[in-house]
Amino acid sequence: MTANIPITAYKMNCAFCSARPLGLCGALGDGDGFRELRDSRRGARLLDAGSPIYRQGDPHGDLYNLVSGWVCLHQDLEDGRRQILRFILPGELFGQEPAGVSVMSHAAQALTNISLCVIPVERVTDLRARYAGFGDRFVWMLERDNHLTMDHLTSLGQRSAIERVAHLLLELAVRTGRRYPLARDDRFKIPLTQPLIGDATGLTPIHVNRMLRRLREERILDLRNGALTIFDPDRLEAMVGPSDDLVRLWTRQAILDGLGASEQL
Amino acid sequence: MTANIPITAYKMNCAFCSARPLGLCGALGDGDGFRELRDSRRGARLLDAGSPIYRQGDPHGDLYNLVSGWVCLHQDLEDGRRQILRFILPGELFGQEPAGVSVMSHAAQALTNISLCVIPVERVTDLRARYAGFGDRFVWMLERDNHLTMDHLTSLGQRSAIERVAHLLLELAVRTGRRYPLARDDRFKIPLTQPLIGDATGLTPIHVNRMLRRLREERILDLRNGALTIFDPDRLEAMVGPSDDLVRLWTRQAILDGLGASEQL
DNA sequence: CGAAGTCTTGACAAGACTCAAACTGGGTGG
DNA sequence: CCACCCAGTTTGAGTCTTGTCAAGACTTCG
Repeated sequence: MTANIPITAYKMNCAFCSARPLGLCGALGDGDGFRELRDSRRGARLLDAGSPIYRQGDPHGDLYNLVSGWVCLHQDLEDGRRQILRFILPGELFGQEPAGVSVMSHAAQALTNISLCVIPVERVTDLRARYAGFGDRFVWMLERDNHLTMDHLTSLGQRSAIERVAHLLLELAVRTGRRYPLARDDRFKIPLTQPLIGDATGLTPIHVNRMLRRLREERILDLRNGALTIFDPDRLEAMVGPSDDLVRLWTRQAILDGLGASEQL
Repeated sequence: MTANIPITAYKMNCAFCSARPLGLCGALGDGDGFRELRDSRRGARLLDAGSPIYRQGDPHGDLYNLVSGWVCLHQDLEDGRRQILRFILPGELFGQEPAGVSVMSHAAQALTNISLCVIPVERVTDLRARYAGFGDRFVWMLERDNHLTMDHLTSLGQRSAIERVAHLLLELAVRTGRRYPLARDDRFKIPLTQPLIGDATGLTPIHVNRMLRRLREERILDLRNGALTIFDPDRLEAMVGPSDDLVRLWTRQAILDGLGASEQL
C-alpha cells in the first residue's frame, strides 16, 4: 500500500525534516541548503513490508532517504537468481545511478513496514551545486557506499560460507546501533530470514541454515525467529577481522557525523 | 622505480593536462576549474609493472588519475587471501576514501608500466565546492564505480565459475576500447594472468585455467600469452547478459562524455 | 484451528579446491 | 649462445564445500 502523506505527519522522524538526525540532512546547517532540501521533497511514503520501492528497469528519477524500517537493494538475473547488494537502514540514502544511466540497475524492496522521503535527482544535483556542505555530505555517502560494497565484494570472493554469514551479522549488529564493542549475550530483533541471508551472501538458504547451526553450536551467536543473540562477540569479530575504519563506518555515529561535521544535534 | 617528472613530459597523455580526453578533466571546460585542477597536481609518476601505488593501511591523502597502463585495486585478508576489487584503466580515478577514514582500506598495484597523476584530496574537495561541473564529474565517477562494483558483487554471489570468467573478460574487452558490438575473432593484448583472474573472480588459478580451457574448447574465446581472442561475441554476451546501460558504462565513450557533457574534445 | 511461510534435517550430487607434477616461454647471466 | 630460472600454465587425482531434492516440524497470524 502506497500513500502520499503530508509532511507534518513525519515531523518526528523524517530525515528531510525537522528531526533530521540522519541521512542527507544529518550534518547540514541552514547555510548548507537544509531548508531548501526540506522544501524540495517530492513527498513522503509509507510502504508495507514486502512492497517494491522501485524495480530493475524502472526509469531513474528519484532518490530515497529511508526514515524507518529496513530496505534491501537487489539485482536480479533473468533466470531468477538474485543478489542482495545492500541492506538499507534508517538514515541511509539510496536510488542513485550515474548520470546517463536511464534505468535502475537494481531493485529496492521494503523488508519491514517503512517510511521514506522521496526527492527528485535534479533537486539534489542543484543543491549540490549551490551548497558545498550538501555536496560534501552527498559525496561522503557515495564513498561510504562504495567502501561497504567493496568490503562485501571481498567477503563474497574470499571468505568461506560461515565467515560470510558471520560477517553479515556482525555488520548488521553494529549498523543497527548496538553499542560497540558488542556486549556478551546481547539480544535484539532483526528482520532477516535465511533466504535473505542467502541472497546477500551468495549461499543457498539450506546452507545458510547449516552455518547458523554451526555458529549456534559453537556458541558464537544464535539467530532464530527474527532475534539475534550474540554470545561471544570476541570470537565473532575474530572470524570477520574488520578494520577499525570499517567498524566506524558501520556505526550510526558515522552517519550522524558525516564528515566529522561541525554541527551536531 | 618512482620518479617525479615535470608536467611538460606528460603533455601528450596526462588526463590532468592539456590532452585531457580522460579522467576527471574529460568534461571540464575552463569555467569548471580545469585550469586550477591542472595547476594543483602534486606531480606525475612513472611506475614499473608490479610496483605498489599505495598499500592497505597507508594514510589517505591523494587521489590518482591513471594516464596509461593498467592498475588493480585489491583488498587483502590477514591470511593472504586477496580480492581484486577493480581493474583501473587509463582515464579512471582511484584512491578515494570517505572523509573520516584515515587509512586506505585497499591497495593499488601497477599491473603494467604506468604513468599517473597525483592530486591531494583537499584540492579536489576545494574544487568540487567551487565548480559545479567539476563536482558533477566527480560524483559521476563515484556513481559509476559504485555501479560497476555492484555488478561485480552480483557476479561473485550468483554466477558460476565459467560465467564469472566470461563476465570479467567481456567487461574488460569493452572497457579497453574494443569496438562494441564486438567483432568475431577480435584479438588483442590484455595484461591478465590466470592468478589475477582468480583473485578478481574469487576462484583458484587452477580452476580459472579449467574454465578458460572450456571457453576455448567451446570456441567462445581464447586467452593465452597475454592475448585475448574473442571467437564468438554473441555466445559470450549470452553467458553474461549485461544490460545496455552497463555496457554503456564500460565503453570509453562514457568516460569521455561523463554526464553527457556539452563540451567535447 | 488451519494455513502459509519459515526452518530443519538427511541423503546425495556437483562444483570448486588442494596437492602434486610436468610443461611453457621469456628473461638473465655466464 | 646456451643454461638456467622463474612465473605462469596445464593436467590429473582425490577431497571438501556447497548445492539439490525431498520431507517433516515449527512459528506466526488470521
